[in-house]
Amino acid sequence: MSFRVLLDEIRTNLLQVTTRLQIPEVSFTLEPAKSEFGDVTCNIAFLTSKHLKKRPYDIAKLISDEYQKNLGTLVSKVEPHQSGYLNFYANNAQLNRLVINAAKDAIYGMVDIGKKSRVIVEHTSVNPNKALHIGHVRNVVVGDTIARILSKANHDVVVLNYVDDSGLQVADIIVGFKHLGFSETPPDGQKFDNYCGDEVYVKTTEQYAQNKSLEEIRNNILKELEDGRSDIAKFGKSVTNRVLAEQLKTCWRLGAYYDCLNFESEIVRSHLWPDIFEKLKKMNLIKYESEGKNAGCWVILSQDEDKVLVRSNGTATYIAKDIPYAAWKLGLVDDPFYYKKYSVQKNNKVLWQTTLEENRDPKQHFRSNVVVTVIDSRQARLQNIITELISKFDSSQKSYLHLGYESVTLSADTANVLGIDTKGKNTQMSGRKGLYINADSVLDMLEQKTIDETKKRNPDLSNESLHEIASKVAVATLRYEMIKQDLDKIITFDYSKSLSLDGDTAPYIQYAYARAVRILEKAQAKPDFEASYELLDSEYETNLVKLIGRFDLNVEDAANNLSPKVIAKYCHNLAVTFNVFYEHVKVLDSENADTVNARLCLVHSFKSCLENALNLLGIETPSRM
RNA sequence: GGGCUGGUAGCUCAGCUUGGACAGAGUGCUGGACUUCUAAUCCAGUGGUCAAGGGAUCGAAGCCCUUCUAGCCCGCCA
Repeated sequence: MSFRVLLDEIRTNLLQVTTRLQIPEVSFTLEPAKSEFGDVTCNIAFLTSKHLKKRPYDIAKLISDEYQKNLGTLVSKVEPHQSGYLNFYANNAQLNRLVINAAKDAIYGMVDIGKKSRVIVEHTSVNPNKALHIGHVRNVVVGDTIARILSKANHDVVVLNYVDDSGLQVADIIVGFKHLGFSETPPDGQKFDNYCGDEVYVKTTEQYAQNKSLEEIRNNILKELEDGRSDIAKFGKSVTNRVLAEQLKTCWRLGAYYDCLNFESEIVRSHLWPDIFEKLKKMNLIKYESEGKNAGCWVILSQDEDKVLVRSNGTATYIAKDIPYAAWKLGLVDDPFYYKKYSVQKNNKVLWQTTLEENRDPKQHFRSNVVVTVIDSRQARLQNIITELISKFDSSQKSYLHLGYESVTLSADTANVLGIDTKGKNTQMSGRKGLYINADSVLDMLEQKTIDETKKRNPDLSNESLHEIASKVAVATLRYEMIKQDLDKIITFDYSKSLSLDGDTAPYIQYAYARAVRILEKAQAKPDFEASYELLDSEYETNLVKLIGRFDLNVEDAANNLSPKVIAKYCHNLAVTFNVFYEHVKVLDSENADTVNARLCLVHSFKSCLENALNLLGIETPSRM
């Protein structure tokens, strides 16, 4: 129960009023108002103005006079505004009680959009030949946040991570290990994924320019990888598994968790592709080209340019691996996989992996009618082709959705630090060239910065507490930077600007939380929720209550639009409103015991609501910092 | 050449889906507030022909069209 109750009450009463006044039915909107215009605002007068041949203000006046006769329980005043809006003022005491009591509950903010229906969210899907850089982090964080938001909207969410362990990039590092003499053990202390990406991959790809014979070696390795039985394939599997294990450490450090790892090598080796291939032929969705530039190839018939699916030498292209996977996710083909436990994650969820070998672990069901795939928007064209093909392949309720996002680039200054002169322009990162910022290194820097700051304010804290706080703040800062803006905005990473802890950042929000915790700690008694809520009557208090009350409206918005930033903005807004309250209202020094208690209730509900909302962003809440 | 996405304050961005009340934050800059529930904070000031032009509308940052501009994508690579 929340602000929504107020909206519902007004809608019901307004409908009665308009019926009585014989105002035609129109689909008016009721929405939270800016504070100087009451609490809820309605545009009905604009919509009916033409039909009634009256000025909007006169209609608003008419309606408000009628509404005023019977205000209901949650409204204290209705007013027409000169502009034509109809403004409603809440009965604060009633609303305070309602919101503050609701917000302390853990399920607060839940909205039932999903009705428990399943949604697959696939994200991360980093090639297992390198460590995560900050571009990958955007994918992980967007995907993980979307998964959390959809769960809050009562979807049954399954999170998949696709491991492309049979691609060219893996072949590259095998060339490095087997033909260029790179040691299989990284130098002391270096993570294996860093070593593979920074050393083996970068230096091996450098060699191709000078040594053309290496490319042929690589192509042979690629073929052996796809076959799966060779020694090279086994070696590849062991290397990619080692890289994957290290990548997952970074993902878990970021607070992202998964349900299942899907390996491309297994999709390739299953019968999925030949099955789909035959079906596509029968349905005339693909075509064999006997002449032209694609002679000898099977191509996808698309509104766009035709896309080669099977090369003239009979091998499948990249997109031909994605189609069976998409079909598998949507349950359009029989499931050829067995499942085994990969590990139990920090959040106590089991992480499964696919396997083609029969085993004793129970069969899992990780498929769904709705699939959201998080991939950067550079791949939009290919993803559209897949979406189009799937919709022709199965015209039922299946929905394959590409959630795209813009890339993370480096500022000119930061590129300079890495030794590249970009002439003052931002630049795309490149794994191949070694031009990227490692994710763990950013977290390490943020942790160090946080430790320095926290020590200044809390000299008495133990080392252990300091590190725990630093970890929470560092992860939060990076995650927040990755989702606070829209998905279609390029993020420019800059060492000095992106590591800030002031202003519109996660630490600002976490700091508000810590302040609330301290008030509750220092209070003489726990809040008693049978409180005198009418005492919370300053704008600092009522503004905070009303914002807390809007949590579920924001969850709904974020879930419907797959927009994580909505929740980020909400959390920031909540923190701002609390900080203003904090500076102007002294909770523990209030005039009398009843006021202290009422305010403690508010602080408690704020804390609970913020924790709840931050949880959707994968941001944890330190009680001191 | 074709396709996708962006262009709002010096800088980074909200607002656009669902048109309506003086276009909002952060940051920067100028000044102010810690013997007080943590100043990672707060308060005040500064700063905008909403890229340009046209159109439909009583009304446009928002909708439609055109243009300019920036980025990305257009391989029998993945």
